[in-house]
Amino acid sequence: MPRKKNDPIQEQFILARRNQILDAATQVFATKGFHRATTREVANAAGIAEGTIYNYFANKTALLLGLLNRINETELRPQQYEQAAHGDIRDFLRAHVRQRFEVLTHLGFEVFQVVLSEILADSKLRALYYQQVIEPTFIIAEQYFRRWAEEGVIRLRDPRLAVRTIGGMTLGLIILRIMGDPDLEARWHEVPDLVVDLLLVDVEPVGRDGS
Amino acid sequence: MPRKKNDPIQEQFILARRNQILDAATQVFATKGFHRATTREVANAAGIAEGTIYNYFANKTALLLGLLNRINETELRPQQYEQAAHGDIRDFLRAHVRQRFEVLTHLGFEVFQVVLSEILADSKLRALYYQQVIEPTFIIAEQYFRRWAEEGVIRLRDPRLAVRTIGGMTLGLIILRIMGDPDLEARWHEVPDLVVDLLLVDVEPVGRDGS
Amino acid sequence: MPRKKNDPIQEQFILARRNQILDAATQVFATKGFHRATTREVANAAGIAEGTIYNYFANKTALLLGLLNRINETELRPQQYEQAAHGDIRDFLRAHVRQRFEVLTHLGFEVFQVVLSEILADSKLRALYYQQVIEPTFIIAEQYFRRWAEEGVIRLRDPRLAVRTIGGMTLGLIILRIMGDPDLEARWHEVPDLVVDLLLVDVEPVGRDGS
Amino acid sequence: MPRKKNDPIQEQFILARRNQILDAATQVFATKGFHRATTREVANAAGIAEGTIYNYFANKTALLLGLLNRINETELRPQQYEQAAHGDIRDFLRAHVRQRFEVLTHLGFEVFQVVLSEILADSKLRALYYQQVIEPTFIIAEQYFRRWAEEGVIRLRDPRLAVRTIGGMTLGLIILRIMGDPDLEARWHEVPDLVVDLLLVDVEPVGRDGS
DNA sequence: CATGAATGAGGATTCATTCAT
DNA sequence: TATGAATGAATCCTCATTCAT
Repeated sequence: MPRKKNDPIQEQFILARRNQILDAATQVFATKGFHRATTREVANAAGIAEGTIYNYFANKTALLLGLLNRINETELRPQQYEQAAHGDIRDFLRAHVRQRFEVLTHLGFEVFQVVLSEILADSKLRALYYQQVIEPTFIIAEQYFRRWAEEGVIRLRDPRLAVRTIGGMTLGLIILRIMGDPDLEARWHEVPDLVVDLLLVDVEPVGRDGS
Repeated sequence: MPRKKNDPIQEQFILARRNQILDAATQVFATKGFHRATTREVANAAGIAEGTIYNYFANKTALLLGLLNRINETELRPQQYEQAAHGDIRDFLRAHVRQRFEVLTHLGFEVFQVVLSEILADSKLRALYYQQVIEPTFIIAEQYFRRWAEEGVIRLRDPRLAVRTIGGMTLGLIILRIMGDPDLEARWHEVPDLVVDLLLVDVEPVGRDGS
Repeated sequence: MPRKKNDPIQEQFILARRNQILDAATQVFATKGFHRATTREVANAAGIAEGTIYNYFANKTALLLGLLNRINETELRPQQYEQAAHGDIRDFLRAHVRQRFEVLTHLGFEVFQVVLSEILADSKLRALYYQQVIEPTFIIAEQYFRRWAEEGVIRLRDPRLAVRTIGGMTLGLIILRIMGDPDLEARWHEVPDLVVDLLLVDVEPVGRDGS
Repeated sequence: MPRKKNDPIQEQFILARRNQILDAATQVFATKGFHRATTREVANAAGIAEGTIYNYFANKTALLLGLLNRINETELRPQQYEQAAHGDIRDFLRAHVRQRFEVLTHLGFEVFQVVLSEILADSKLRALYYQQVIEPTFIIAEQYFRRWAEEGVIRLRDPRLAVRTIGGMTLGLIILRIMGDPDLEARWHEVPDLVVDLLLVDVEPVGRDGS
């Protein structure tokens, strides 16, 4: 592990190397699965020696945690919900969900494939992911839903389950796409709006059929 | 492998033994993950010797395929859609989806957890599962949606994506529950109706706001 | 193991079953090698159940010893050397060696292939085979050679090595044939006389070019 | 497997390690037989870890092929037959055969014991050995015999079978010695000349008793 | 005696991890 | 820091052998 502290150039280098390894790990894990993939394959894919991995990660599992952290950082990047009150809520949500999907596309489905697989296999990782990613997202989303409901923008019956339904739908669609569904692959750009439409029907925006 | 052919009692015995092993495998795999679990642990859980497993399954992977087949058999059991025309479509669908969820509960979430995890990790298994379970289900569902649309029972915009959205939602909710979401666990009995409601909003039953 | 003692019909049956198993073992062992062959394969080849083998042989190794005993019985069947003195020694030896080769052909090369292979691999079996088959043969042959020499039929320089040379030649030719040499296979019937000719040259029959 | 290419020192090291392992394998296989010997025993005998074997050989069978290749290299090393024309053919052949026997002694009987045993057990290895070692040797020997016959040095009846007889004799004597024959062991140094004498009798050098 | 399912010891092989260079 | 050879624990699987039916 690097020792010189606070050398910004060193830091940059280390970070770059870590990312280089994580990129390689993502590809290899996505292709062969975490357990079937060997550290040698990851090293080869990264163009480095096997031992070098251990200068940047404590062990193989740490590679997985590294991927999970990448998702964390990207997913939980604070969003600007402030403008929610202004303008049409449907437009706002469309923009918001589209952005999330773009982030997803940017990260690559492979990362999710790899992380989800291990999450389902490992109860500790499962708990970790739920606490670090899922739950915070749900809490934030719930807050906004409640606020909108209080502000009378939407009529909301059950924010708890609503949020989980939306989240589940997103998650499920991602998995179906990972599984190779050709329709979802071809029309993936339509999916965000589809989700929002269903979402808004569910939450029944006030005034839709009102007046 | 047992050889005496066409002895129905023998067949029953073999089937029972196979199920005994698959039950044990489900528990062990769900707890430790497929790869971290050892055949010895499965044997211990089943109360048999390690070698006995190999009298009934070719290898460890075959255990996984055995679990997948169990899902196949249960999931693809032909349903009685015939009554669809009669009575209220909402009631029919509610009953249908509820039944599917009961089947799921009966199979146990562990099976899905195990199978899904490996499906995400193994591209061959992924293709197999998609072709054997997902696609057939989608095709059947699409047919019914189209028929209902033709019969004027519902107004349907996009059966392809609609079916995938519903399927994805179901899948995603299952995964969120597997991940330990306490709300979904506590109110799992409400979920089927929730799904149907969203589903029916999407497909817009004719005459909902009509008259 | 059979218990009724001295029942000749039983004995015959037991013997037949043993031979049935040994025949199967010979074929299977010759094809796959002793260690690679499984008792299940032997049982299948013999058309019996795996367990039945153990009613007639203590274990897998005993099958090998059974094959070795078969060779013993056939090889060491007392020969009629008595006529040696009378008639031409070359004719006598030709007849004798031809008979040995016929015995060999009758037993089948497979048996030798199997037994020799294990003999080379296992020092205990090696010693056993040497003491039970090779050495007695050599001793008998030596005796005859010496007697012939004393009787003035042949002029013999070194009976010890001569006998070993002849024996080695026979053994080596068998092995070359087992290895699939096409010439030896095609002209195997010429081989006995060839051996005898070399043999007689070596021992230099008195009067060959004498007087 | 070591990868740095074209580093001659590295190459030497790798070769040395391979030989170290093959030497250990020879001893262990000769003592317990190929199948009864474990890779652990080979590793212990070589003074390395079990896994290290697999850095140099693909699997246990590859160790055997390594031994066979050693024989190949030594056996097929081009010999200097050129001097054949000059000098006495008997002297030349004596020198030649003696040299072959010395090579054999140098390689060690154990290697032959091990390789021959498996050759007899495995039809693929058998074919390989015949094609790579036996047949080439026979072809070369035949060529020399024919040339000598044409040059009138010897009178040759049947080069094909003659060569096989000589080869078989050599092979058989080796096996008898491996089997522990005390006479052959004690007088092994006499054996080459013995073989040559028989050989030359068979091919009947022109002018032996001629004129 | 015949059967063949159950057994479990044994062994080849893999691969994450270490560490001397 | 980078390397990659060495390590050896861990595990899937085979198969000779047993024994209840």
